[in-house]
Amino acid sequence: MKKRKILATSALPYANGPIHIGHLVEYIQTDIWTRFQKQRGHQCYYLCADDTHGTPIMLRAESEGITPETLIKNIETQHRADFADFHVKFDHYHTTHSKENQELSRLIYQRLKTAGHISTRTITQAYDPEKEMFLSDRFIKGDCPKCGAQEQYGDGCEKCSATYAPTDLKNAISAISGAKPIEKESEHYFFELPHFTEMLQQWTTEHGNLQTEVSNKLAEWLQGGLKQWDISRDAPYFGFEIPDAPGKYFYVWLDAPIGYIASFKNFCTTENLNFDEFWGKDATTELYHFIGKDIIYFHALFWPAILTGANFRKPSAVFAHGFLTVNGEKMSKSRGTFITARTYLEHLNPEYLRYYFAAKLSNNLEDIDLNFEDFSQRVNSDLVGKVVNIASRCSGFIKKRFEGNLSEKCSEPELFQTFIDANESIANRYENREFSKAMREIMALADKANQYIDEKKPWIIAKEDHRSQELHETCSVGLNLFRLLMVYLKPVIPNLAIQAETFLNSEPQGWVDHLQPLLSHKIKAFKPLMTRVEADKIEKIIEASKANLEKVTTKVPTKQFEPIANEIEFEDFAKIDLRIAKIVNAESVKGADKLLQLTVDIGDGKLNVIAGIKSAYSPDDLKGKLTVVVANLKPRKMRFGVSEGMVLAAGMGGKDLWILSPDEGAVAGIRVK
RNA sequence: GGCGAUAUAGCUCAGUUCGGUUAGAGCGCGGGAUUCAUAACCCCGAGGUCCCAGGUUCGAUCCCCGGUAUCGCCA
Repeated sequence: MKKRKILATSALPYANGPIHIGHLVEYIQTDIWTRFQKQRGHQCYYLCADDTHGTPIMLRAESEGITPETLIKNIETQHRADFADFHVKFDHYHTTHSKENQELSRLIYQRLKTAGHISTRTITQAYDPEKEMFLSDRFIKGDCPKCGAQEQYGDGCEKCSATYAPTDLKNAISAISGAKPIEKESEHYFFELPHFTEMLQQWTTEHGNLQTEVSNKLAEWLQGGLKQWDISRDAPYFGFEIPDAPGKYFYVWLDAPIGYIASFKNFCTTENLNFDEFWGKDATTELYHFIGKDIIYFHALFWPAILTGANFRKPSAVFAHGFLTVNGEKMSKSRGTFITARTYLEHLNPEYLRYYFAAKLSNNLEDIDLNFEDFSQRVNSDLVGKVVNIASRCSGFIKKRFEGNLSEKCSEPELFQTFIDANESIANRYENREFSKAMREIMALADKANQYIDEKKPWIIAKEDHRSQELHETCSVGLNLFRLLMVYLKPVIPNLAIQAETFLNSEPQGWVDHLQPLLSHKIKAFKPLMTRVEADKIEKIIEASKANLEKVTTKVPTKQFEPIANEIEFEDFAKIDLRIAKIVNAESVKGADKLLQLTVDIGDGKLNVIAGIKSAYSPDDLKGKLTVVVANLKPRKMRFGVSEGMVLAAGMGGKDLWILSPDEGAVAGIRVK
C-alpha cells in the first residue's frame, strides 16, 4: 500500500467556554479517522488549536477582571485536559494568538492585497457611545419589529424567526452597556470573494471535495451571487492589528482558519517537516477539514478562496457533520443535557461515548442523537456483553488449565481467515467515515465469535479429561478472534485496545491484512477490561449539569422580573380552578403580623382563606370586594386555622401588593378561564 | 418567509440497484436452552398503515404532486 501523507484538522474550539459533548462529536470523529489512518501505516497528522480572538473573549475577560491573554491561557489548559482525557490525540495543538498565526495572517492579507483582492469602503454601523465601541448584531437587543417579542438580537427573532437589520429593532439597546446605540461611520476592509466565483463553482462541484448535500447547498449560494466579505473590525478588539491600518483588526473569522496553517508551522519547528509539501500551492499531500455543518460557509467558500488568492493549496476535502441532540432535543441547560466534557468525565468512561458516537456517525450531515437509554444498552451489550465477554469466557480455561499458554495450532484457520478478510470492508467504512457501518460489521463478527464458542461448549469439554486439547484450541481461537476485534476497534476505543494488548501480551497492533494467530503464546491474567454503564451515573451527570447552570446564572446580571416559569400544557393550567369570589368578611388574625382571615363567597359556597396581605390591605378595604381565588387548592392547616383557597395577588411584598379584581359585571362563582 | 435534509418495529438505524410475492439488523420485550463468562452467551418468537392525503401504474414504502412534523441554512 502506498504511504499517504495526510493532514487533518477539527474546527478550532472557541476560547470563551469549556468543551461540551456536542463539540466532542467532531473531535472524536476526527480522532477516530486519524487514528485509523495511522494504524494503517500512513503519515497522518491531526492538528488543532484554540480560537482565541474576537469581541466575546474581550468582553468576558473584562467581566472577569483579567486580561484576554490570561483568559485564553486558562481556557487552553482546560481544553487540552478535556481532549486528552477523552483520548483525543492531536499531533499538535496550538493557539491562534501566536506568533506564527500573526505572521501568516499578515502574509496572507498582504498577498491578497497585492493581488487586488482587498478593497475598502465606509460603512455605517451601530455604535455604543458609552462603551465606545461598534456593536455587531449579536450585541444589540430590542423588540422584534414583526412580532414584538422582547429581548431579541439584532439579526433575527428567535420567537417568529424573522430576519432583519439591527436598525429595524424597536427600543434597541446595547447588550453590553444598556445604552441606546447611535449610528457611526467607519472604514472597513473587504475580501473580494466574487473574484473567486469561477474557481469556487468548479471546486465545490469537483467530486470528492465536498459531500453532495453541501455541494448542492453551495450551488444555491453561488447562484445568488457572492458578496464581498467584511474582514476588519475596529478597536477595541482582541486580535491582530491589520498592517498599515492602525485601529483596524482582522475579524476573528479571518485568522481562525489560518490557525490551521499556523498550528502546522509551529509543529514544523519540532518535527522536521517540509512546510511547502503540505501547504504549498501545488502540494500533492492530502488536507482534510472536519467541521460542523454550521460553518460550511467559512470553510467551503471563504477558505478555499483565501488560500487560492494567497497562493496556498486548497483542501482535498471538507467533511461536515451534523449536530448532537440529547434525548431527541437540542442540548438544554435547564434540562441538564448541556453536558460539559469535564462533567461527563467525572462520572463515566470516555470510551463509552467514543463507541456510542462511532456507532451513530455516518458521512452525512444528519444530526445524531445521544439517547441515554440507548447509550447504556448499546455500550453494555456491544462492548461489554459481546466483545469483552469473549476474552472473559475464554481466558479462565487458558489460565486454569494451560498456565496461560495458547494452543500450538489454530484449529479454525477458516474462521480466523473470515475475520481477517473482513478487514478490507471495515477499512473502507472507516476511510469513508461510515463509522456506524464499521461498528455493525465488527459487532456481527463478535456475534460470530460468541456463536462459535457456544457451538464448541468449552465448559462441557472441560469436564472430559481426554478432550483437553480441544478445549485448549477452542479457547485459543476465541482469544485470537477477540484480538482481531480489538484491532478493528482500536481507533474507537484506543485505551481498551491497549489494555487488551497488554492482556494478550502482544505488540501494539497496526491494521491487519495478513496477520497470523497467536500460537504457543503466553498471555497474562484477565482482568475485567470494561464495566457496564451504571444508570445512576447518568442521572448524576444530568444533576451536575443542572448545578453548573445555577452557578452560571448567578453571574448573569439580574433581570427586573423573575423569569418565566417552565412551559406547561393546557391540561396543567386547566387543573387550576379559578373563581370570581366576593370577600364577605375580613378580619385580622390574632397573633399574626401578616395574615388576614377572609371569608369569600364563591357562588355555591363559601371558603375560609388565610392570606398574607395584611401589609397592604386593612380588613375594611376588602369587605365587599370582588377578587379571584384558587378554589380547588387542597385545604391546608395553618397555625391559625384551615385555609381552603388562595387569593391571587401580585407584588414585591410590603405595601407593594395588589390583589386582582374583575371588571364590573362579574359575579361571585363564575369560573376564570 | 425562502431553501434544503429527514420521517421505516418500543429504541437506534439499515434497505427497497430499475417500483414486483412473506420490508431487515442490533438493542429492548416474550419463550426456550445453557451455566465458561462482568445476570453474560446461544436458539426461537411477537412487534411495522414504511409520516398523511392524492396521482401515475396491473402493482407504490420506493416515482410525481400537495400537506404535516422535526432539524438545519439564509453570509
